Amino acid sequence: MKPSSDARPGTANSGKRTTIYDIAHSVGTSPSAVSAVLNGTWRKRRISQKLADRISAVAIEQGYSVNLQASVLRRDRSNIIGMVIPKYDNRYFGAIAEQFEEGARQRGYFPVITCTQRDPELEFEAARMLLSYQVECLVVTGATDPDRISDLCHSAGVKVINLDLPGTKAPSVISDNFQGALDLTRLLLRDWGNEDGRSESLYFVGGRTNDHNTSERIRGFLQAHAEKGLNVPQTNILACGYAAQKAHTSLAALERLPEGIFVNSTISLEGVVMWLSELPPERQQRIQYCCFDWDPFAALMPNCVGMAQQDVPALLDHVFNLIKTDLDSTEIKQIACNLRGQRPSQHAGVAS
Amino acid sequence: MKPSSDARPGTANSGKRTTIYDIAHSVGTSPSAVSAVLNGTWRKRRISQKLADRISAVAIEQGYSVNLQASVLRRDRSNIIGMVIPKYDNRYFGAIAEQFEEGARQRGYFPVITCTQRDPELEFEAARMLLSYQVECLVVTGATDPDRISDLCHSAGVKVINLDLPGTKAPSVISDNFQGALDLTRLLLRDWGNEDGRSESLYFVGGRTNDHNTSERIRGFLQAHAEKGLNVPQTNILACGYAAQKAHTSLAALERLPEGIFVNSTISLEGVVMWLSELPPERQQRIQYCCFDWDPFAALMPNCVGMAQQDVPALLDHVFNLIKTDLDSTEIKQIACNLRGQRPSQHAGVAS
DNA sequence: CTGAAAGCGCTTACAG
DNA sequence: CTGAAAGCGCTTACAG
Repeated sequence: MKPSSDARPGTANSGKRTTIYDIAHSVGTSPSAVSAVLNGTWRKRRISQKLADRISAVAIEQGYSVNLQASVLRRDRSNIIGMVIPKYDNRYFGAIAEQFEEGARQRGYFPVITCTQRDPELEFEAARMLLSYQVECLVVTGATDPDRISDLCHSAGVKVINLDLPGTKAPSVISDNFQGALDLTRLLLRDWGNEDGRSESLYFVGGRTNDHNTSERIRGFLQAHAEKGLNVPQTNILACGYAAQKAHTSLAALERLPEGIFVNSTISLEGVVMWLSELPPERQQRIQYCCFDWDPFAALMPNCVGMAQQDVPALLDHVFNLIKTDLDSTEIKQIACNLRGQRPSQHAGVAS
Repeated sequence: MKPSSDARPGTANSGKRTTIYDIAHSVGTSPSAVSAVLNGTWRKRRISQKLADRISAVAIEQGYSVNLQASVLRRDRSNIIGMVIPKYDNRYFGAIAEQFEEGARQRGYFPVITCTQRDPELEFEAARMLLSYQVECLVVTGATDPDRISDLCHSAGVKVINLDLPGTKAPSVISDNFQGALDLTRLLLRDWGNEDGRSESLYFVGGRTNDHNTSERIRGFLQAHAEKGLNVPQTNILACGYAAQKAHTSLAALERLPEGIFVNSTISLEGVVMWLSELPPERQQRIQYCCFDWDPFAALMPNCVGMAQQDVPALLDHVFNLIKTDLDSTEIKQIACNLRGQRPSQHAGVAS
């Protein structure tokens, strides 16, 4: 027998949280009945409406909330789905986190997101932690070593999906980086080529060449040049990492000013814009850029020719479909980006 | 007795996760010993080094990870701390979420954040959900009705702290909105007044007058005008809500163009910048603005006179101190903002 | 229409 | 040096 709680009805019971035993005791019924009423299965247990009402009333009165640790432990399913994400504080990952939570809740899951600061060790530890929380499925976003996490999940029998960066041991949903970069570079080359007959190529700034997304974007960048018969010298590819400062430093080290820049992310773009703002105004305005990523303010900067916005709703739609599906593939699904010009004709895309 | 697991060592055991019983069985010892070894209390239980090593090896081999639902259920403390936050996808809340997670992990907590889209019902439900997860403490960020959530937490015996927006039933940590707005308005009035002898006042755009932060900022805005002997007509306060579109519409409806605008958040600023970009260039450049919030790109826009950056590290420092402290006050702690001019002299503040 | 009982996986006194 | 046992709060067959 459980010790009877010393809670006074309608009052916080000193320290201890109300349990179904407390409620059963107050109402004068069994914990089983309370449990059935509280999670809606009481009809099929043919509990009387009257008893159900009494129980519900007391539960509210005592501020009862179920202990999910206990509930999840007992049930076979946890309903928890996890996400590992590198950052929150830019528009792209912020939108992913936000829409992942929303979509998860809509589908009856409890989402738990962990931010891992692009640290491979932290990514792995976070995944392990989420497994300890009995997630039913783990979405791994932008991970440095997704396959290691996939192995971990498989050995725990937990479904895993790669988002943004592909892996080889789980299905992946990523943006079409090649096509997006191709379109974006075409845009920049067109504007840039029209001014006069220069045959110099553009610069590519940011990211790392061994990162899948960066290398795909470089491929698109080169392809757009090839289409115009332009050859890009190796020295025009400044894959200097992701830090804003690195982009700034790399550009500042150039002997001649570039005329056009393909920026690999808004993080790098911060460095580029910083560098631009330090140039004399007459030089500033000659330098156009585009950016593979979306930021509403960056899009309205005077030198911005266009941005490639990753289609977060479509990416997540696919992720949720994969979660539902039981089939275990290692397919890579590519989602097209939205190309956005400097001045959107209407207010489309301004978040409200 | 537990049924012996049919896991083959080194292999995923079909579906079922490895438990301490499985490990005990493999090693030929008791679950208690396994538990003690796995959570580091084995020394004081005087378990032999040899047994401890065997257990650790098998745990790794079988890919064991503790079931935290079970562990938390049994222990008195959950180590989980929760946060309710309105948005991820802007710099301010993104930084709060990210640094909250980092700080929590550093201090040995497991952080769980829920994003509630500024929906009061969702805020309350999210808080209830986090209580069900046995959070030890709940940080409520920018909530519409923080006191309702405070009541809920108190009745569950869970500590609660308000961040960004103050409440009356729990300690609050907020930015010094009055002083920040005063400084920011002074900056705008100074630049703006120098051009010629206009005595017209500035416009205030965004937010809601019944929201504490907005009303404090309006107070600072008015005070800065009063210092200059300027009177602000009611019609210059466009507290039109938080949506970007609203700011856009309100400005578009004005009969005369404003000369200077105090923008209440980066969300509203998106609408303002949108509206600006649609004006003819010669009119655009006459309109200066400042913004209470920080965004690296917005700060570099040509018309931006200054931004007030909320001091996220300092805000969170205070929050974590309050979590440690047991004393239960309803004190409101105000944290100064950093005022940032249009062109930072160095690269300070560019996130890396 | 309803309750007693088992058990989810763990931790922690307690008893050797 | 180590194990048996109780119990965290719940859910769910099972037996009336």
